Amino acid sequence: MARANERVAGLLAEYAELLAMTGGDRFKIRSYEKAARGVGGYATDLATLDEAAIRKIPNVGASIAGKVHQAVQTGTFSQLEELRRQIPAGVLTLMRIPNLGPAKALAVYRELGIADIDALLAAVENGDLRQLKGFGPRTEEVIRTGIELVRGGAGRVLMATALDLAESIVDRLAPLADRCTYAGSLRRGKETVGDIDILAAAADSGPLMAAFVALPEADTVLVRGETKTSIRTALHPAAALPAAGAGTQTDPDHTGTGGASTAAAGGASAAGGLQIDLRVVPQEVWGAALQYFTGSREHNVRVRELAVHAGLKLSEYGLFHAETDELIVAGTEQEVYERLGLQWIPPTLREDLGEVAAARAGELPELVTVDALRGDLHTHTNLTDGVASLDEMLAAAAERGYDYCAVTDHAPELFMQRMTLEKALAQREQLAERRARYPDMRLLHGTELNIAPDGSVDWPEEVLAEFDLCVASVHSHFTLPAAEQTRRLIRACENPYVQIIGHPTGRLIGRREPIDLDLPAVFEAAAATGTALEINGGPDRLDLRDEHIRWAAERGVTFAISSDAHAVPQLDFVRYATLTAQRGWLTPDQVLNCWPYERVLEFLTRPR
DNA sequence: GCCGTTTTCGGCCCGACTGTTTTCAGTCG
Repeated sequence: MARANERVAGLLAEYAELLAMTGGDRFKIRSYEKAARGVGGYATDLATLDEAAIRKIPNVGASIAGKVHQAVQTGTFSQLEELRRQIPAGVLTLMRIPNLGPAKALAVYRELGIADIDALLAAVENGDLRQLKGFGPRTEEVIRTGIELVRGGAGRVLMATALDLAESIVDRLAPLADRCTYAGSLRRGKETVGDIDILAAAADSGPLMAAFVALPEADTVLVRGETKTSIRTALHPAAALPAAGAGTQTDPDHTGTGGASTAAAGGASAAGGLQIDLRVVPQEVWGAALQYFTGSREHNVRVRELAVHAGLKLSEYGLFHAETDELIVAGTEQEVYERLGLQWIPPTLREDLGEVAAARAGELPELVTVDALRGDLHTHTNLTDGVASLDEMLAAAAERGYDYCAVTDHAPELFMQRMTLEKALAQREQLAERRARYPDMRLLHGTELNIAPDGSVDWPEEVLAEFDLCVASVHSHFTLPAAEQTRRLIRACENPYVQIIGHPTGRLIGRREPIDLDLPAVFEAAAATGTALEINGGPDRLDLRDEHIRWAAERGVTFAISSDAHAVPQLDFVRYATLTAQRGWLTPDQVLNCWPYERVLEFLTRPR
């Protein structure tokens, strides 16, 4: 169930953006951004806190605590409403466009009255933009391509955002139904979804439909029917945040400013204007309907083909004899697949990418699950850009039942994090002191290194050798030519102290393209050197992505499913990474952090 | 607006890059 934290964090981030546009003091702006992160990353649900307790949240002082309290009670706070009156919500959406920040967004609004992306594109096309001071031909081009990038995910929202919303709605509808769940691309674990499909089984659809259109999320009712009703959520930046009950999205590159705000209004992360369909079917056809509405279309075509060849007919109403129209099965998905001679196919595989043939041969992989994870190998603390202390992170990891946990704060070359060797060594001491407190969880001292353009990383060899674990990631120079990027990553793989490559392509869904890479070459290097590739669970990263995981797996690569958590609730990000890993057909044996500690240790310490 | 075994006031993460400039503003990481 969604916590108040994410919603309020979104309001604070939105307020920070509006302040930035209206020329507020930059330190004040930063305070609200930091407070948003503190609130979103706070482990306790705000709804259970009084104002004094709210005051204890990191980066929340007396002033913001009052606003947070008001927001928890009323859903907003007065200063935010004041600014919302001055600047239309659409202006904030302009800031989704890369390289278009608060100053330029305000300029196009004030000078040209532009308050949405369509109008901005039109202004680019007819040359209006060029009249503006500070807008030259190059800026025009940057905005044009930026709009294309944002439009690439037109109307789509991040899986985490959709999952949070879908689960929350299912929770509220379930008491009125015999069964209720979400289906569609969300159930298949796709990284973004264009709409949410909710399926319910009930004898009488009336109460369900009534409750559905009465949801506070239902801004517009698009269709109102007996079996299908569609609503659309409000087009408001703070309508929802990513991170499915798991804290606000961290800054994309652990950078402090800018990130928290883009999480609120940014890219595919907001759920504003999202269509949600509710379909109600009789309990007897639940399985057939769920199979049908889960898709994908391509998968269903393949399965129905199989049915036709067997003299059968499959629809959302059941599996029938083609000739007699006699119903064979419809109650559960298992029965439907089984009667067609197939293993039950996990939703994350239903893309017509070979799963039907595999199911027929009884050769579906035993997919990795969240329960199979024994540890997390990429986490941060407030020593760098996390919002939780070492103790809070360790306690939360232990709470999850992990057998091991690596703390991997940033390294010095990411200058704004102000990491030093002294700080790293002090943290290692602290970690050593805590070992006795966690007899059932091994504590690994790691670091997240930065891969320089030439493929080198922070710190000399003798320092690297003393870490239990080195993750190495690209945090800069995203636009090098493919040959250079490829060489850069291969060199990182070849570094004997680097055991995991973090978020290998550096993409941010809807906001930044992946770096240009010869992926097969990198995968081969990773396999040859025994360097694991990360599946980063950050909702807007999911990097590596599904199809690339499969390519890499075919080449024998080992993977790490990581949260990259910068706050306690974000440890849950492994959920999204695991769905992505399933879409890459991974089994626990291919995932480093599904292994027992002894085997992980062997992997980390073997001579290379 | 927040925060403090380097400050209860005076700092705040800050350097690089790029495009539009002619000395800088905006944006990003």
